[in-house]
Amino acid sequence: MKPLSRSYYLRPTLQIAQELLGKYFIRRIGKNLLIGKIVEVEAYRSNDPASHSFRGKTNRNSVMFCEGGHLYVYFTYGMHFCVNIVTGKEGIGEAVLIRAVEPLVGIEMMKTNRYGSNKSLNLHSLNRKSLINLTNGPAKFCQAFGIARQENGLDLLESEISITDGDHIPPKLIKRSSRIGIQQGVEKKWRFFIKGNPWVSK
DNA sequence: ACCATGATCCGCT
DNA sequence: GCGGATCATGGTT
Repeated sequence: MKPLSRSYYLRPTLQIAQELLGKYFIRRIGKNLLIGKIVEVEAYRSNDPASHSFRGKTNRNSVMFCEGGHLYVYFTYGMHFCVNIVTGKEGIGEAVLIRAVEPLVGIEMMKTNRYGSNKSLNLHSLNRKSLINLTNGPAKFCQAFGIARQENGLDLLESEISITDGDHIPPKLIKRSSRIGIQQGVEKKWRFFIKGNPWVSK
């Protein structure tokens, strides 16, 4: 499968956010492969008080102002990373936060990344609850896919991380709501998710 | 002081 | 099993 093209990421952010649902987020680590189906996202736009880009470019958010198709990874709450797909032309400062994926390939490595290599713990994590807990939140997804500071600024068109076409999601299954965990911009319904998918965060 | 979170604890069905 | 409160932990403004 070929990575989505540059022009894909240069379209309106709200449109990209919805269309990313069902796409495959792919990471190669050596000869290992991790694949997750995107099931929940949020759009963050310029002139959007909830967006990291709202107060202009800083050292932390500078990648958000790159050309669309790059990864913006940020550190939050003293211990977590979250990852966004930068959208739009260079200098705009918009992005789509990946909030949850459904794990498809590389589940053993995701378990190790989330729960460690302790064998008894991994056996315990075979149950359904632990499978869902792998990637049903933005920081959980990052941990499962080993995404941290090093991945900030990676280009989805020429790095070990890419996004490809995936499953077609019937429009009836795409729902929207307010974004999670913000204080400003609550009135904007810019969270999009696949209705009924077990990996959508609560 | 705040923060685009997650894990755990506690009281209740 | 649940839902709500609390805490862990450090970078940013």
